[in-house]
Amino acid sequence: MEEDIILEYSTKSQYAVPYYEIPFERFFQFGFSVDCVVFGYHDSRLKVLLIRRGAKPYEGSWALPGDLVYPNEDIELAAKRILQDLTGVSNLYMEQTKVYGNVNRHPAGRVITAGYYALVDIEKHDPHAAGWAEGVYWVDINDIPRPLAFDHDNIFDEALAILQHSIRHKPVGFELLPEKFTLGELQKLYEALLNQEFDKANFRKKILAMNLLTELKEVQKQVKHRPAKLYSFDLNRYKELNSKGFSFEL
Amino acid sequence: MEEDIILEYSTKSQYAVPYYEIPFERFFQFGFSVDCVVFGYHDSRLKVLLIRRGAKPYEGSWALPGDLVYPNEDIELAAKRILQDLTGVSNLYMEQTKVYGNVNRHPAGRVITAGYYALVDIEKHDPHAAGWAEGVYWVDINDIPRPLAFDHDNIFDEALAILQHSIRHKPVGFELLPEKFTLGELQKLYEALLNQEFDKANFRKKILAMNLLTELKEVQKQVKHRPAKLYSFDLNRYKELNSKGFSFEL
DNA sequence: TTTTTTTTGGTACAAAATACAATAAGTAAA
DNA sequence: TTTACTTATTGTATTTTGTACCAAAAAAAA
Repeated sequence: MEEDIILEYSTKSQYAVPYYEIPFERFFQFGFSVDCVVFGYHDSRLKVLLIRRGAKPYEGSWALPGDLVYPNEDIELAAKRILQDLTGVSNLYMEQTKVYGNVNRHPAGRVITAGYYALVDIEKHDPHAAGWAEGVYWVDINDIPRPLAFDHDNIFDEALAILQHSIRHKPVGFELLPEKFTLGELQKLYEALLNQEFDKANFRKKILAMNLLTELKEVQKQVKHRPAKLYSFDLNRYKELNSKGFSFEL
Repeated sequence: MEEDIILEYSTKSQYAVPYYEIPFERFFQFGFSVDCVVFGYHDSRLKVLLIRRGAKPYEGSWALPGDLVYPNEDIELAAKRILQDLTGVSNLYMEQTKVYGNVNRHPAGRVITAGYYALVDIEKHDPHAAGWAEGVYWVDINDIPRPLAFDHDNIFDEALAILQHSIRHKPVGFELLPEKFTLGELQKLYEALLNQEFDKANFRKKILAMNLLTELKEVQKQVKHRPAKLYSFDLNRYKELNSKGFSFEL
């Protein structure tokens, strides 16, 4: 092992004490929660699940669904539990966004929260699944009733930005669509999420060139024009290509 | 506001209770810490700051520098405090990576930790600044003495992956270099971080085409060949371009 | 059969990425 | 002073990729 430069122990900081020398009760006073930004897509519109709070603090306010983590619960599992209660689906695509830990972000005490974003095919999950408070609603992301409770405006904004970044660099868009979809539907999804138009012919070429879609033997039904072919996303092919250095781009 | 689909309140989950109805002492038992992955670059090598723990748990083990967050301390500030104690520099480039919250990740209790990565110009900071435990060392990232304490192997690996991603999409590489640098030095930095070679002429063209570097009137000194021009990174120009839709790409 | 709409395949051009050759500017040794 | 050597810098030719746009094909409905 190489050890080029040694920083000597010479701190004057009041904090430079090993953990174990400080009495536990002084530090183990944090609450920890998880807040979920659940995105869904329907009818060319990106939506997010919001709840209406039925209890203090912020009674009556709109908020992101979230909950305190139990002392014996992994935070990843807490996020899954919340999503399951909310949507009835247990294996959603889900990813951490950021941690929010300002001292005064929660009026009831020191609560640090981890943001998660999740992607749902709105058609697929059970709409009668569950919820907190007075109800759970799909809200168009352009019509969010601000301000949301706590620092949820901030948590939402950053989650959306992260989603918009992810969608260009990882094949996560498919999580928002049904199993079988047309290239036109995929394009509309991208246009809705990125607020940007694409050339139809070129979008199709780019996507197909990646070789991640399986062309099905089926076509659209009940449309009053030439029906489009249906495709499905091949996750295994993606994993294989990805391990060989391929990277998904827009 | 649009409210397409309403999820009715019908949960059977034992957890679906508003925060304020649950006794505080049951939930406010978490400790929260910050662990820093401090990257430095020297002599074409990427290094990371590790400490050697002088106390239990994991006494004698190598670990990432980190500390518990104080109940009245913002986590962002806690990270800054640790970096300041460690390097003597107060305004390092710093960014959150992820949160780690497995139930058993810390033997002393339920401690959730936020990972941060920071970038340092090794030449610039004061090597006698501070430290915990038995000492602080710059370690080549290819020679990390595994396993590190706690889940620090994991935290480090993910921080490195995030750095490798950031360096391609954001102009953070300059944080690892001195104020004034040559294009050759910049290229070597990229090659070291990404484990990949670049064509010298094309790398230069790509970087210069972005228009983010200021060509200085100075050249390299004390080299035994034709000295290269020195450049500096123009942060303001980047901000300006960025606000106009420009995005940095490798 | 015709109209309408959307899919699908193709082409022509511009821009960017890449490979590689040539020249310039310095040091160091003969 | 010359020559060899090393690295910086410029230039050019080629390939690849991105973009704009056109038109045929397919299906449904009138």
